[in-house]
Amino acid sequence: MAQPDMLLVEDDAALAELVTWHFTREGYSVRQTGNGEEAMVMVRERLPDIVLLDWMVEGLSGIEICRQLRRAAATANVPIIMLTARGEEEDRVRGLQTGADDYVTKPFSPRELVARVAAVLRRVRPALAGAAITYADIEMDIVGHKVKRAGKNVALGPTEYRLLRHFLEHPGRVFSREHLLDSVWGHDSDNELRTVDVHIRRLRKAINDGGGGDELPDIIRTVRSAGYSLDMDLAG
Amino acid sequence: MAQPDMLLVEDDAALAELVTWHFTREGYSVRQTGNGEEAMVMVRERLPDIVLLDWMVEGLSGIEICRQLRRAAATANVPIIMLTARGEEEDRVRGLQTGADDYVTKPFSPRELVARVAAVLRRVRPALAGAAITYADIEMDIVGHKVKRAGKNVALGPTEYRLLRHFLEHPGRVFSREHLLDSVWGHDSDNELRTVDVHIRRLRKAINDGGGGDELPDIIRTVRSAGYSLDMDLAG
DNA sequence: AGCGACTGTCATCAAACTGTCACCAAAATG
DNA sequence: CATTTTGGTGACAGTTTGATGACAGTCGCT
Repeated sequence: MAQPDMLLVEDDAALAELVTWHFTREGYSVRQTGNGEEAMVMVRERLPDIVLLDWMVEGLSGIEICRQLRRAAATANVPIIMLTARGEEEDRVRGLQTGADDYVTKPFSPRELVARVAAVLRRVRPALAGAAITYADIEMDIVGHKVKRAGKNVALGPTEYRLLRHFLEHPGRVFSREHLLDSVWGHDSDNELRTVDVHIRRLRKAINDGGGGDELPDIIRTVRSAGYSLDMDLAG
Repeated sequence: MAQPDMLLVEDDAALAELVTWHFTREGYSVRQTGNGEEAMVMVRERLPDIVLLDWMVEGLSGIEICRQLRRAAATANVPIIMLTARGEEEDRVRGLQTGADDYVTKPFSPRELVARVAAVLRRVRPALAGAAITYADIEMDIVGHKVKRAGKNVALGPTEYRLLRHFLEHPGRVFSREHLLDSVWGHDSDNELRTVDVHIRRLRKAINDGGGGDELPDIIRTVRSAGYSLDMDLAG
């Protein structure tokens, strides 16, 4: 999930556009509405990774949306950030008690809002905020020890995992077998150089197999007489 | 842990007393210091459940304390709320990026601060705020010490309960046996690593058995050579 | 003391993972 | 084109790792 999915519930069109622009630029996918009931529909359509919620919207009030989201098991863990007018302390307290994860006071600077959202995401879904490494259509969730290719989970053995991680941390770079033995197996490893080949094969097999016998493009490039590299560029 | 343990780092004596008074009244146990280095010592003495951190304190600056806490594995997950003077937006953004969980702008109302702290605790350590924790079809009622899977009550021994609770507080994350022994059994435990396996099995048996011999999907994932995690995502 | 629930450790079994080889295919080399 | 070099592949035996069932010790309660 390289692109966090944000739902923005805000009826001030100008503000909504500003916020949308900023988060789109940050790599978020943003859906927006100014109506509370519509917001609930959109949540059901697709579960957002985070909800920005204006306190005063038509249809359902912010507090009501918040409560409904928290009540349903499916949406209970979706982080919510409230947007409140300045000084409405009552509302803020009530909002936090209702289950909002954070609030931001208008007027806010876009930069601050972005930092806030990132902070909440980092906490709730580390994979969405830096604890994950991404390259092309590969995604590695470090804390969860999980790997996805084109959205599908990929099962890797420990060594293949470490190998892929090494590549992901230096994408595009070519590594010799010696170097890989050193950094993936450990400085004291006295394995055959060809052992690397075998694990490269295993990694390829695991990561290029798209489920039903399909073949995804090979993302590991063999550089003759030099080594291997992670590379999505097929021609070239 | 009915009584959350708070560390207050604030050098304005009057303010410190005010805050202490309020949180004590709310049932917190509050330790206080006005010096940054002393704060680090106090953290090491006993791990607080939450840190309130004035941005400007003697000894070590707030940002430095924050960074040091985040760096050490033992303290990386302790929630931190910064107290900043009004309008220092730069600092706030920087603070959030450094890893603070939230900030409150002076002057603040005690009531708001209490709500903020409660919100952060609810998020990071739901157990301390009395709420229930939910993940997939598992439900843990902290105050009632009860667990449900798919709506049905599940009987757990004390250790299995703590183990599951730890997983629920960090869903999706992989924990090594060492880490689990540390955080579920206690820092001073000198048990065999394999003890964890056994309790994982007991937890699995209890939680995957759907009553009449039915088998619910295993929600605990074994990650070879790494540890275990709570994970509902079977295919992907 | 007796009972029952809970714990920690072991020995054993099964499965997953690893490293090496021999052999084949492809690419360079002359 | 023949030869040499380099990488791909399938098989295999050894090793590591996790799952499991059994068992004895501990604790709290009656």
